[in-house]
Amino acid sequence: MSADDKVYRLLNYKNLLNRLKSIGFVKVFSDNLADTLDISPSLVRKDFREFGIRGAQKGGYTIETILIKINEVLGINKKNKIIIIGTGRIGQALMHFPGFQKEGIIVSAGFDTDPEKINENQEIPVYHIKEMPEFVKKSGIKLAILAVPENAAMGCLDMMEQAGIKGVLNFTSMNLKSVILTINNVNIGNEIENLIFTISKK
Amino acid sequence: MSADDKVYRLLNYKNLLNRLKSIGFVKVFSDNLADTLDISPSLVRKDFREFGIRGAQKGGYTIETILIKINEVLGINKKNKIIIIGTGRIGQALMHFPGFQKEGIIVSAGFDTDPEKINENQEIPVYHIKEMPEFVKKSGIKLAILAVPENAAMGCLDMMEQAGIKGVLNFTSMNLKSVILTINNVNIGNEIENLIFTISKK
DNA sequence: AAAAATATGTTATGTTTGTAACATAAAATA
DNA sequence: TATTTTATGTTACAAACATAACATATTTTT
Repeated sequence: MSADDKVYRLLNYKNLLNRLKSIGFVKVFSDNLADTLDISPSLVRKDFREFGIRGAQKGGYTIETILIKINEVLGINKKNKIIIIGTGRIGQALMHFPGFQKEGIIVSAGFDTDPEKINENQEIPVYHIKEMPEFVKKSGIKLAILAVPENAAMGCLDMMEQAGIKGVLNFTSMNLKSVILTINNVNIGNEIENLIFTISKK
Repeated sequence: MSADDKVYRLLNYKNLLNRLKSIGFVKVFSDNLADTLDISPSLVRKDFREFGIRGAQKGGYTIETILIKINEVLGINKKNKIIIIGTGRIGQALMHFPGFQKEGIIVSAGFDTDPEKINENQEIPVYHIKEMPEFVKKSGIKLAILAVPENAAMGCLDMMEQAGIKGVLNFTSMNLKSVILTINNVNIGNEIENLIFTISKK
């Protein structure tokens, strides 16, 4: 959790700058960003310098310039298609997550084993999981969100590796690991427990 | 993201050890944990030593001993009640999140502004948001999950601060910050984008 | 019973990372 | 036009952190 701390910081810059832009701001100072994001101004400047973003010695940085550069660095200009494996409550919620559209992320399909959940005739179709590998190859899918019950997680991971998926966002409480594909674990239970620990310490 | 990296590591130990215990394991070596969690064996030993967990010079560590100590350190032996603010798709999913029960986390109520969502006669009642402060005080709630639309986030934060909430798990795409209460931001969009960046780099 | 093997306990090291501080340049002001 | 102010650009520093390596102790083997 250290090499991509910087990536998260960039994403925070991006989100904040988009917000500032949308309310009409054009320029921004390192102090503004630092205050809001709880980091030091020097770190902001250092980050920007690393990506060749230069500001005016007194006038701060131009928001649009930073945004273009950050998107360039992150390489998130093109659309990205994802699938969602497991269409329970969490899976369903993520299928309609409002934040995705905004970032050019398109949920192409859901997959499940439960016949009740399967329905090919809706905005985002839900297929049986056994059709996943073919769908992935046909549609060139590289990303999946895993939202199945804990005991199904490992099996799904195997399937995804076989199917040629490159990256998985794992909402399962299993801490998954793979040498073939990249996994990003989001453990909601851990997040709550971490919070409990933090407030109990105070 | 460095002071509580250790807390997350402890939680990972805990989850893994509970799993090992449930399949009948009694002892564990630092190597086992290190391999699965992608860290070095020395770090595992160092962590354990810090909490006074001692193993046998050849026989490894006793799982039960570690678990007792970790729970002691984390202070998560008692039940914790939480509320969920915003009962849209994400909020609903979290109300029934299976991982909570297991960890002694009880969802006491949901809150919303939409009259359609409000229903006091169900397993987990959903009240109007304006009743939140009183409910919090009456029930001694310290924790909240925030799952409202982005534009409502700030207003809710104010309310929670006033009501005496101590910790918030924020699923909004707004990066929230407060000097009064502790906030843990979970930005799903950022998690996906970070994943996209990682796989595009390879 | 002695020796070898193995896993813990501990220390030292190197790297990473964020911040503080300073130098620089541009703009505003007098 | 000279001076002052202000925010960037850059360097040096300090702290945190994980790993490697080594020392120690216990068990197993011969």
